[in-house]
Amino acid sequence: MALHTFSRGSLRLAEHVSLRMLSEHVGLTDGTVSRALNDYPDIAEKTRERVKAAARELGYQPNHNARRLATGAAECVAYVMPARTSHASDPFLAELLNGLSRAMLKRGWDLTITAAGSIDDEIQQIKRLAAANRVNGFVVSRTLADDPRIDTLLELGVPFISHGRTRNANDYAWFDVDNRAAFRTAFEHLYELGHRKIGFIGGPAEYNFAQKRHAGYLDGLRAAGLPVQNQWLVESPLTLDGGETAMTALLDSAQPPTAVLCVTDMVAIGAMAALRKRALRAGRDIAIVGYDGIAVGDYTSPTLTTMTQPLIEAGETLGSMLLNVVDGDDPRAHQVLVDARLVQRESSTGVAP
Amino acid sequence: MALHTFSRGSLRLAEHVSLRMLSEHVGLTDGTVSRALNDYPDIAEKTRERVKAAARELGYQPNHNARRLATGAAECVAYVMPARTSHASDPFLAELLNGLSRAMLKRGWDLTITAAGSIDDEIQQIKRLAAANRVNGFVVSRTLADDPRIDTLLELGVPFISHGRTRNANDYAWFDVDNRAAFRTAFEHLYELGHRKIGFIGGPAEYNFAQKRHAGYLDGLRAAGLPVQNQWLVESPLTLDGGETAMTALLDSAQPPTAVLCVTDMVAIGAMAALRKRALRAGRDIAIVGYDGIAVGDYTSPTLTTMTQPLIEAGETLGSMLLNVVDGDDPRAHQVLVDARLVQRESSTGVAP
DNA sequence: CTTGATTCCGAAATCGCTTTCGGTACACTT
DNA sequence: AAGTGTACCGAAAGCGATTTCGGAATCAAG
Repeated sequence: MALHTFSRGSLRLAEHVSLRMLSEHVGLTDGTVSRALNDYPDIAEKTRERVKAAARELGYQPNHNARRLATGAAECVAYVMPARTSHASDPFLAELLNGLSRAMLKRGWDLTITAAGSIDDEIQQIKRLAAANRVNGFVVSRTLADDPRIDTLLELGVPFISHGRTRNANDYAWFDVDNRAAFRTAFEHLYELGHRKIGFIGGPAEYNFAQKRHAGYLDGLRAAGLPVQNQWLVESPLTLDGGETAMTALLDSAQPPTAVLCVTDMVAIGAMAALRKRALRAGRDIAIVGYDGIAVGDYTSPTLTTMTQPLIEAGETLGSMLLNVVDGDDPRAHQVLVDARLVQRESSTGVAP
Repeated sequence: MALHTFSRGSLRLAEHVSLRMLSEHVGLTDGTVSRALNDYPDIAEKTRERVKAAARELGYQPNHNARRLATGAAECVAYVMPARTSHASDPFLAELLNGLSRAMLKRGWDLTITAAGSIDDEIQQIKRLAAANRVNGFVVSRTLADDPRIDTLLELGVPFISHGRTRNANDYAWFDVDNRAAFRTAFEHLYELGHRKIGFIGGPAEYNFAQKRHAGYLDGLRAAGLPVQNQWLVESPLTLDGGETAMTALLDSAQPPTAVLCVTDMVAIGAMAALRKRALRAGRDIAIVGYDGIAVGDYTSPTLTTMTQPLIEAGETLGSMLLNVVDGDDPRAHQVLVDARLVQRESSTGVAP
């Protein structure tokens, strides 16, 4: 109690040096000091140095609220956490946020995040943050094929960047992986191993990446001259349990596939569990390929063949792209597509020699 | 380009209604309108209603920067992401952030996050955010036994809450799991299964939870009247690879243990991989118990026995606890300890009948 | 030595909201 | 009817920065 009162009271008054204090200290007016600190050309070099030195010495930190009010810039971007975010649904959230934050830090900006319970909620959050001029830009991820968030942002005219595309991906800035090519690659991997009965466990169709991965699978079929077999096409939520259920359904079909592409690693791990329960083994009886390249994939039994994305720096890339857009760059000049890479492991090739 | 210019220019001027516009609209002064909206007692009930109705109608949103400047309150708390945060090191980051955000949203506050490369970096971030009066409170997690962040925050007198305790856990607010009791429970589970040679793969000793889990293991030994065998004690980073390496070391010891407690599920999964490479099977040849209750634990082969925490709502709990502290509550009145629960699976009990 | 152009800094307005301080207008006492 | 409250709202001073404008020096040019 006493502790807290102390904390709010004396400390701030004692430690916080305002622009006024600084200006009195150097014997100039606050306006002049402000211009000196912000490198205005109408300040003599000598006084500029003097002011900056004093600022350093006194540990001057401009009050951000005051500055933001005066400039009208929020110096802040927002990340709206997708509804029902969990580690299972977004295995790279930590890396994403880390990178975003680093990019913002370089400029001294803030990153605020806000949760949403539903996609409508996300819209509300976006409007709320945009309305009060609290943020200069947004980051959206886990895009849907038709994403109302993107529509809202475009309508509002707020700068933003998207991690993943939508159906209309021309008019805004985005960073995405070529999911379609990735799944075609994965398909070809299985085809080259000799598989001809190749199934696909897809994700919820509203996700754009799910559609693209599906399309990649179909590309593979077509290129191989194989017909589309609906019995080998299953849709699953992006969970372990979903993968298990979907795989079980495939196994129960009249003529089960000999290989299955899974929309995510989590789904793939679930699928492998389904195999075990039937006393089957991935990579020997049925080949399994996932997508994401999550760490545990190398520690499952058998280890999981997967498509991995170069996402180590994705967060920081996204962040600096967003800053460019906020600065006025044409969003369409910031559209980056990267390729995923196949990582062969036991679940498709069998136990390594 | 054109798009962006539009976005920054006309929109804000057109859509943003300020307090002044609102007050002119209702024919009152801005001060009066402000008091009406903030439920000051010196405003007639009728006018208050009228003002609020008009505010709703015009979609008035107070400019947060202005309000914060005027009130001196940041209406914002910060979460400093631990150094080297990844999904592997913190499997519940998404849930934590989600809950925190929800708690803040209830009050209309913001949650800003900032990354740090090292613990010193974290200190810098804390000081930076606290100095410019940008946040009213902090959330720290992954606490060390001697945590300089906690020291800094106590010194600064800034309200904060900690997810996990430190050595001196008396003077601040925290939320933690009884790690020591959890590992004693886990130990007893193995003991009751008949194991007498029980090893322990611990985490980096600087983490408080790692020390506590170690202590719980020692408690178990003592209660069982078993001696401490240093050859069965290994320390590992909190990674899959670390777990594998540590387990391999245990297997290579003169007399390997018949059961091993692992500091986290990730380490446990790594350990199980080590067993597989020796053609051993967890739950049959050697019992393995993890900690965290991550989802994949139920989908590994064999499935992983673990201690699980009721952390679904932890984020929101942490958030509201922090708000209470910010409001002036005695931090010591907000110290919550919860118990973990044993989830028996195949890695300790063998394949289920 | 005056005029005109530069430098460089002070003064003051502004951003949008909060909050204190008075001051009407009206109802209430006696 | 005069005096004392009370309810309600206007006026104005901040909060701590930024930014425009103007004016006093200083300098160059005629």
